[in-house]
Amino acid sequence: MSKLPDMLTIGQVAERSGVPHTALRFYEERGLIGSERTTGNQRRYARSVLRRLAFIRTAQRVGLSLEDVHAALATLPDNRTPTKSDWSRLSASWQTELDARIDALVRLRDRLTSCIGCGCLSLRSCTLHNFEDEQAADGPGAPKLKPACEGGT
Amino acid sequence: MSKLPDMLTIGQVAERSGVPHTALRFYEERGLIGSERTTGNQRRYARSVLRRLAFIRTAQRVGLSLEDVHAALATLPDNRTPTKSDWSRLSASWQTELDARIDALVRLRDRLTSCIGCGCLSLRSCTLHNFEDEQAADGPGAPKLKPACEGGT
DNA sequence: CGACAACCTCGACTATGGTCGAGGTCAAGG
DNA sequence: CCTTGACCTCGACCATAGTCGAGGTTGTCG
Repeated sequence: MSKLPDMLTIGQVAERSGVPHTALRFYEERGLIGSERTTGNQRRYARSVLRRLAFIRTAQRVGLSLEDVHAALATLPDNRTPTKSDWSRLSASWQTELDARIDALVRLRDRLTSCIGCGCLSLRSCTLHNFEDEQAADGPGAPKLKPACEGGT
Repeated sequence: MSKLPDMLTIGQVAERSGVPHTALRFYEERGLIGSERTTGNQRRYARSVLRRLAFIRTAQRVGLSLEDVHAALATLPDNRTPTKSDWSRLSASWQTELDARIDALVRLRDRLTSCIGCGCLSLRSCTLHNFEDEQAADGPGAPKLKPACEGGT
């Protein structure tokens, strides 16, 4: 029973988490995860990194950027291993985010439904295009579906 | 001669659509919109480009990539100006996309809710991370698909 | 006609989220 | 000891979705 798998190599973490080793180094560079080093300069990860990775990947699914995730992780205690309740707190904060995104999409869908009815896909008349929200600020793709279409029809 | 605003300059299109002129050229490069040229090589847009832009921007809101949009636009008739029903057909296809996204988010939220209860945010046991999709990278080693966290730790 | 705004192309650059390869090092088995 | 695979760093590169600036041309107004 020689070695407890107390610390994991990057390969082990990659395999167990499903996160490519390249991404692990990338996340470390971004300060999302940490590692210790052997005398030979190889990374060794605490098992808790798996949970952290779970958080990261799941947060990405929800649509958060790595920066957002970084900010969230920064609220974890440095001095001790995060507890379940620490994680629960963070996860709970996704709820809000998720709810908001769901809500925005639902509203978008509903507007779309009404617009299809009238075939009015027009820049000037269709409410879909006239959210007076930040047109310039809405970035590439989906990442931040802002509280988009709150201007009621 | 009162020129009818039959054809629009890039600046006019940018102003009326809210799409920056840089993006207009970018979209043209990607084949999303087209333009004619004056003898002096300046772009002139048909008014219908505004509707096309409406489609593009709205599709992006829905979360589609420009490539997706390109594919959708490719189904429009080349030989005639798209009718309302052409647009309606395309817009209707967003519904599916939107529904799918909403559904995915709702499921994610529901899983999250149950997982918060047990605090099990774990790579191996939590359904959140075993979400049906992007696991082509599934390692042969660790069986990642487990029932759910409700039964686990 | 002359000025000046608007337009043109093309390449470089931004940001995000990574991947890939070269060249070199570490660790464990035979 | 020696081989081999896993690991190291660093810089280049990919895709997406654009933006920005330089340097040159066009078009419209007075």
